[in-house]
Amino acid sequence: MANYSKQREAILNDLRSRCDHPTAAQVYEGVKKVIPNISLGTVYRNLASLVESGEILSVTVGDGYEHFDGDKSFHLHLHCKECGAIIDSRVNEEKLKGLAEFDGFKPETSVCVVYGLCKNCSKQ
Amino acid sequence: MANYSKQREAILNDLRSRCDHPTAAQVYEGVKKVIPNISLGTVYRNLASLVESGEILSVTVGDGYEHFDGDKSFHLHLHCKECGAIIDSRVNEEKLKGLAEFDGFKPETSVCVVYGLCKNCSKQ
DNA sequence: GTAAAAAGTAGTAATGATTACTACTTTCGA
DNA sequence: TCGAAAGTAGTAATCATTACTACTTTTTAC
Repeated sequence: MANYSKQREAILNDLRSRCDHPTAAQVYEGVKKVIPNISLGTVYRNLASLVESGEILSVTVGDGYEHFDGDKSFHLHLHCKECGAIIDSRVNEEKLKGLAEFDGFKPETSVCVVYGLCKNCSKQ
Repeated sequence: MANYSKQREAILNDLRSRCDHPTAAQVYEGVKKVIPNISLGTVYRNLASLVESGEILSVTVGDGYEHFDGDKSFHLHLHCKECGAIIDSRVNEEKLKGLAEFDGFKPETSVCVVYGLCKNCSKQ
């Protein structure tokens, strides 16, 4: 396997075992439980290369951090303006087809973020 | 009008007169032609408050910059991995309805980014 | 109209997420 | 088994963005 290292494997495992959308720093905290002296730079480098190779997705919601998602299936990210939560929302992929005009553009992956208020924050 | 200043107006004008998705620094360059001694901090502050008030949209594609969009109508952003271009793609809004499960979440705006290769870059 | 309060600005300094760098270690094909 | 290639830890540097301060403009109340 190319690009193998136990650090890279631990990073991918940590990300896949989560159901949230952690930042690099949060992955770092998680992986430290397995590899205590792992370097933050190693986490950043591996996350970037995992995004590059298409094994994980990068999600930016405009909160100043890059978030990562081990779930590559098509779904929306609901971002609560109030509490900052990022919630997954299933999408009917069949309905999605033919939705947009691509005109020569070759789509590979997509990340959609819907901004609003989550159930808790909107009930105030 | 609340929050009025000629700087804020010039920033909004600059953004609305563009058909691209500029960063704060690019808006700053544009507005300097009208107000030469405007401060970059002023541009950042006004862009943030225009996003906050819903007059413009913030688009993050993961290139390390925050981009701004004066067009609030629903559309996708096609982000070319190769040249970094951000291309608008019209969406059939009727088809979009009923696409996703929101479960109590109150959507306000949404920003969708599709990653891939633009026409020029995929023809290589 | 005018004066004080409120809000905004220019310019600069500070912040902090991310990236770059270097000496060292691990991986892997021959 | 060995050496090149690739990866890592730890630290320093980068740079988009934010915070701060003294000053200016806008707004409000009379």
